[in-house]
Amino acid sequence: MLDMKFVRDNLDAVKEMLKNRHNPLDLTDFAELEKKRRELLGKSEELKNRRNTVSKEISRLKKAGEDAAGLVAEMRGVGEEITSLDQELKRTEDALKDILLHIPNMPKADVPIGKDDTENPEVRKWGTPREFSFTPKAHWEIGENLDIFDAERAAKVTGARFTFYKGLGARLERACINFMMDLHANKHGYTEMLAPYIVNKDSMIGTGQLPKFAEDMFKLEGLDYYLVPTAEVPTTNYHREEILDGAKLPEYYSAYTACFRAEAGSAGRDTRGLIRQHQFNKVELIKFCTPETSWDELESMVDAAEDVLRILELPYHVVQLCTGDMSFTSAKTYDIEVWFPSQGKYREISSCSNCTDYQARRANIKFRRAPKEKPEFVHTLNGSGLAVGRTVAAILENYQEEDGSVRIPKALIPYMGGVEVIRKD
RNA sequence: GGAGAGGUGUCCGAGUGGUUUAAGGAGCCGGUCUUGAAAACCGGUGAUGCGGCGACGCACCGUGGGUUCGAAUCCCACCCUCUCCGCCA
Repeated sequence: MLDMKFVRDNLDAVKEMLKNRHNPLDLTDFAELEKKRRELLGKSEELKNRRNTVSKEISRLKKAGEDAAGLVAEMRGVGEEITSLDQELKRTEDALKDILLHIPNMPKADVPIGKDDTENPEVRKWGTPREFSFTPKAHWEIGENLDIFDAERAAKVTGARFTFYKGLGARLERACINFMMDLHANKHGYTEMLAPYIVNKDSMIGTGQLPKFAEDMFKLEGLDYYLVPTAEVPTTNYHREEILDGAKLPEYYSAYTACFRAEAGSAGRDTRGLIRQHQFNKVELIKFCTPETSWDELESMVDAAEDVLRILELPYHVVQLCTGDMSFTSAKTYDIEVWFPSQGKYREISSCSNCTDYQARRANIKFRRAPKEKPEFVHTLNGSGLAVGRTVAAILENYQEEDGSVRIPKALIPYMGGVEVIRKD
């Protein structure tokens, strides 16, 4: 959420930002509501001041055995007026809050303006896509041949966009999770977390999934509980409504969770394979830091995510998202895209964002530089380190052999119990 | 799921309608004393948000409503924690 005063004082810049993000939100009423809020608040507080003063006077009179009926009668009217002002004030504040919750974060000044993912500039490239002496197969085809995935039975058991992993396929997914968690904990300094897969509404508002993206979430019937779409939600909300010790920042957390997304509006896209599932595994990186360090922290977070691909020797490139493609809460985002030989292109496998103070303001997460100092909002960052299903898919495609077998990347062999190749038995 | 207890400032904890601008204690800061420290004593010390250029004002005792001239205190609903019982991985 943006600061209300910031929006008031920079209304044109905010409107310009909405245009650059291709967000149709209408801010016509904002200025008027904001002014109305202050007027109502001023009037209400003035009356409350009078009520407080007179109430003390009534107390004094009654103790002295004197008559206070006149004042009591007068205050009854004042009380009614306060009630009516406060109701109007609440309606106004609710309307303002609703607008604020629908305004996305301000992109950093250097974020390129563009309409969609076709306008994301490439930042750097690592590795060279392998030359195949045969036509590389898609990962779902490899997986079916090796009998390590079963989408058909998953469709029976649940529905579309779910998968069973089987045998060494399941083992490979788990190996990737463990490898990533170990790497981030041991090499990159992240504190490992195992978080709830279900969160409440306040958490979903805190990180920006609600109220705007309700249709993308799975909600538990009859409860204000939601399945997490990413570990960013429970892990960032871990510190909701807290004032952190500035001396302990930055704080790094890594969390593996299954992630659940309704994928409303993506019908027909990536219907086969592991790319787009209603349930998928992801290792997420989260940082809480001071405002002056967050841009550097973003760079080192991306590097930690890239490190996974470098060690797995999977070719990738990094793109910076333009204004039209950037997520709601982000001020600056890098996507890491890994090479998929069957598609002949790079596909997203990680998204790393600096949300600056946007989530911190929604979730009320602050820090104090030193005792007695005024609390300030932290900056929050999140990034995939990495999407696990897509990593498995990329391994299958990049490490496939002509005979249908798949070699296991060196770093994963210990996590596979020594298995070096998955082949049809 | 059933029964009970409870949620008050950094912490413990008192407070059942009106100087509560929340008692008392711990902690913390300063001082006296001391070679130094401890102890003792004296003094100081709640936090956060909102409005205002500011003096200042308003709000905040789990959350949201209500009663009242006035609510930490009374009423209603909800949330959370703990204990016991039941069930259970």
